[in-house]
Amino acid sequence: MAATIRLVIVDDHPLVRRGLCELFGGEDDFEVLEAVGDGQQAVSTVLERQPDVVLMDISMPGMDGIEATRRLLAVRPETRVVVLTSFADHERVMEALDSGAIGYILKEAESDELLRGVRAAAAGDSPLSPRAARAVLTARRGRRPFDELTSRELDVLKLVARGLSNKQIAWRLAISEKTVKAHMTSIFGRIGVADRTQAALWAQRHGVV
Amino acid sequence: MAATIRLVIVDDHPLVRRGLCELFGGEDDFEVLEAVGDGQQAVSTVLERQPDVVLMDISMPGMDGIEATRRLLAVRPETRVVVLTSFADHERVMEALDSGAIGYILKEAESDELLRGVRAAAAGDSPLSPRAARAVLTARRGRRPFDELTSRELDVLKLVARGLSNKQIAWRLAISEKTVKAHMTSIFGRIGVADRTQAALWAQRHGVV
DNA sequence: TCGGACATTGCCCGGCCGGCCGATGCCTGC
DNA sequence: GCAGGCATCGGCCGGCCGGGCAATGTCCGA
Repeated sequence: MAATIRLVIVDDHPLVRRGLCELFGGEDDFEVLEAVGDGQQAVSTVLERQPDVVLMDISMPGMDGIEATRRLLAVRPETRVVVLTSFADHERVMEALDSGAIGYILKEAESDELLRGVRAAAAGDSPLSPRAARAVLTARRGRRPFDELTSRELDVLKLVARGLSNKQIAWRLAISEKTVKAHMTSIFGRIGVADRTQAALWAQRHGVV
Repeated sequence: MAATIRLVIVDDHPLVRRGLCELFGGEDDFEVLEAVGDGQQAVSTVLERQPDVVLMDISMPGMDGIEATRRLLAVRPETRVVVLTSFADHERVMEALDSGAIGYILKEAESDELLRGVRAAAAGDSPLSPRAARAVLTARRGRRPFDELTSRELDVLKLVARGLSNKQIAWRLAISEKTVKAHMTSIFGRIGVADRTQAALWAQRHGVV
């Protein structure tokens, strides 16, 4: 690792950007090229500055981090994207990694964990925060352990989380209302709630948009 | 303003703490005494270090910023607490100010707005982010325009947002189920939703814990 | 090939939800 | 004092929700 690690930071909060700039700017082996505030700028900045690693926030107004990661890797696949987000986005770990992010670090992480994670990413490893890693493992391992949702159930849950009734969901997915109810019953069991309202709240808390 | 402004920072995210430390540490007229991560530490640190201003995050695990502000002002009323939070906590502006916070700044704010705000607070003025200020004004002005919730409706909504049924809410508030339903109907009209699930989601999105 | 998970649907039914009409008592501002 | 908002309740009712029991076809891994 002769050269420094060239870094681009993407986060919509000026405060977080500053924190990250200071953190990495204070290390010898890092060079912060730029810190931008949205997905659009992220893509163009990466093309322009050619960083080794991009630290990418998930939840941003406009283009979110997942979409930005997708587009960015479409035009510059060798970029190592490390997703940076809060625990509330837990359910989007998979989505982010499926978009091509190499790793995942929680915002709640301590400074040294962040540094370790980005260094690992630069070296081609996958940094995964403990809690995130656990989510990935339980989702990937074996078949579904018997919790976690099927993709169809996720479809239904997303609509519940937008306040739709069974009838509306049925119409939207072009299936019968009875099928929706069947999925609902299954969802309740899997995520451990009693009714649609609790399910909707669960979904929103876990970042199922 | 001969002396520097002595500042204590309270936020559960190490990253945000660092950002704030760097921001204020780089200014001549500020002195960052300490940056802590939860409400408990906030109270004891303030007693020990006697700051002029406390920058207080609202949403934290354990004791939240509102409760911490209350306790802190109970033991040291001359402290100027500036609440620092994200737009999602919109509905808690009033609650925070009622707890005795002198002002309110959004995390999305730019650096100079933050500096201005804390300087204003130190001088005894009330910094209010534009969006927050608007919320305060619309809540204070006139009677209730005809939206906004009554305090009893808020009680009900909070329980809905925790996934309780009408029956459970009735029991919890020691009123009849019919009354709960009456409040529900009123709530739906005021916040513009169709059913309890949408109301619960609305509540969660607007920071009604 | 066979078991098992998944997606789909039907019928039935008790219970919860939300709306409509009406009623009472309490405050508060005009 | 009187209008108007608020909180509290009742009855009634149609419709939505969620559970139980049962069935079909598909797909995939052991």
